[in-house]
Amino acid sequence: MTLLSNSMDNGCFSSPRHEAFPAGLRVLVVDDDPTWLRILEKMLKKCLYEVTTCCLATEALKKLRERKDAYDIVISDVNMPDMDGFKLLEQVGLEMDLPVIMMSVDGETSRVMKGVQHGACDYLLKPIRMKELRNIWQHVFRKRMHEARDFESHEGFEALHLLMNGSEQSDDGNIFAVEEITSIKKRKDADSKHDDKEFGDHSPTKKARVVWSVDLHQKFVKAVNQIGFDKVGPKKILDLMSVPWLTRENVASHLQKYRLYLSRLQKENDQKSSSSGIKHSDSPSKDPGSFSFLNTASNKQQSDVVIDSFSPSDGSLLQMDAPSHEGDLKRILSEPTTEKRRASPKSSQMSLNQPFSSVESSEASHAIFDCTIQTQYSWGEFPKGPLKEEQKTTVQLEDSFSQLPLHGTRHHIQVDQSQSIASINSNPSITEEEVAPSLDTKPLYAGYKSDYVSPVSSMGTAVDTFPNQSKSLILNDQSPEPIFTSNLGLKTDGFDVDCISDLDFYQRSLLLCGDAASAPLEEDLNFFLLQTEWYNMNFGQQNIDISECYDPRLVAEAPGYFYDSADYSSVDQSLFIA
DNA sequence: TCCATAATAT
DNA sequence: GATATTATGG
Repeated sequence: MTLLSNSMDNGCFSSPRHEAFPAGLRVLVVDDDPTWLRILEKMLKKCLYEVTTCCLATEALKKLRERKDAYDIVISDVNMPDMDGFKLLEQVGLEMDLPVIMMSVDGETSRVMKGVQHGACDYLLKPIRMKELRNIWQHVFRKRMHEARDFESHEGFEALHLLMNGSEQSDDGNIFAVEEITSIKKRKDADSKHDDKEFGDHSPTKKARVVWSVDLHQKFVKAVNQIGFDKVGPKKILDLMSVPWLTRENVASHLQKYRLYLSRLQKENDQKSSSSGIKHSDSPSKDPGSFSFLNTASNKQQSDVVIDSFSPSDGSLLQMDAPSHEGDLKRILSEPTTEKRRASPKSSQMSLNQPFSSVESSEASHAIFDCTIQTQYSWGEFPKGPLKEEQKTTVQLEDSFSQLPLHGTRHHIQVDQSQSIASINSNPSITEEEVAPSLDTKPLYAGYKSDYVSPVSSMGTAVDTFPNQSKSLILNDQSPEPIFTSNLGLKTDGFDVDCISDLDFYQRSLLLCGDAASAPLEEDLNFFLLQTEWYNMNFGQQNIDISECYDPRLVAEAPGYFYDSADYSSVDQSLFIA
């Protein structure tokens, strides 16, 4: 839509024609199945969007290249003969930076994740609901909005704000985009009640809360490290992170939490260290100055390793690693979540601890334990229980990453895995032994991730550090799009393949029955029925349960986290030191 | 209800 | 930017 593209591009929304807003959205639909193309086209047109269809990915790419500004958003099927949907996704992201929505009949989480990981702003399962299509403009909107923000176009925001408030998204509503806007603008204006009324109900969305996924946090930490803990500030971090949709406030909030966490850690550490005498000479946690994030020579090696294994993409960052200070590490280890309450075995996880005989210190176990229990990830915990020795610390860690097969390391892996699994299933019965087998999965992720991570090492680590934060882990990714706690982005609902198939069949049948093209009514009816059914079928499950996501297989296929987390841990350590 | 986290206010 | 407060979601 012109309005959208023009005004937004300019970062200024002079015309308050909210009514027109979503209409005219230029959508490029790619699907090798002509039937689906037709269905989608019709549906999209119903939304008043401007639709262009392609049955080949290559063709789509060609069109996009010809006129980069001709489309606002791309919806692509995952399975296509000429080119993998994910490839297309990547290309588009690379070349034209348009929001891309992936779709397929396959609702397997791993796939969805892959899509998201490759930058898809959404992943729709076929059959697709009107509602879902109707709301796709959100992605465009959000993107533009962020761009506008980048320009620091306040007017743009204002306009956006107005736009949103003015246009009562009659339909389904709202979206996080809106929310996001309001939030940016200060919710105070918008007014919470407002939110509820206007967007509230039908919108699958709740609040647009940013979920600090491991990936995101990793970026955050990297930024912090680059800047220097002492000189760090929300703005700087934000800049370095280069995550378009993130706001300074988001970062500030996170930073606050982070600092709190660190201070807490420190406090506890001090206590412990004093008693246990663990502290290392270097531990002087306090001196920010000395604490450069760059690795010291000694650390370098290690860090390199780490880097290699984990973040090939940006090894540039200093991998913060450093905290070779055993003392620190130790603390980190123990600290992670150590809050009294947490310490108490809330869940069955306890059993997990036991098995970890390897864990040297009780603290360590705690940490582990905590991690598991907590939904959140810990900032820098180091689940490597066994590594208690100072010397071992850094080196070992690194080693473990790079050389999975090491004994000491191995242990960790197992432990960690169990952790993750445990958290995933929250199955108390899981014991180390049981878990152990899961090691077999390594190969899986290793393969999967090959491009990202160098082999083996990552796996171990990954698992290791991949403590908690269940959902976030799963849902987040490197996708440029924000992930909110609300389920907006990812349509996690309904993964029931059978249902999907049926519906799919149904939808197709309907369509095929008459001349779909000339039977809008049918479609409507169709959608209607579908929607109803869909809801019944899927909505019983509500939002996907984490547990579903947490299938070990999933874990295996979720590379990012792994190494991310690994990196992470190291990063945090350094921070901690500071 | 409590807790952790993120948003928002100051 | 730091910190306090509030809100949200689990």
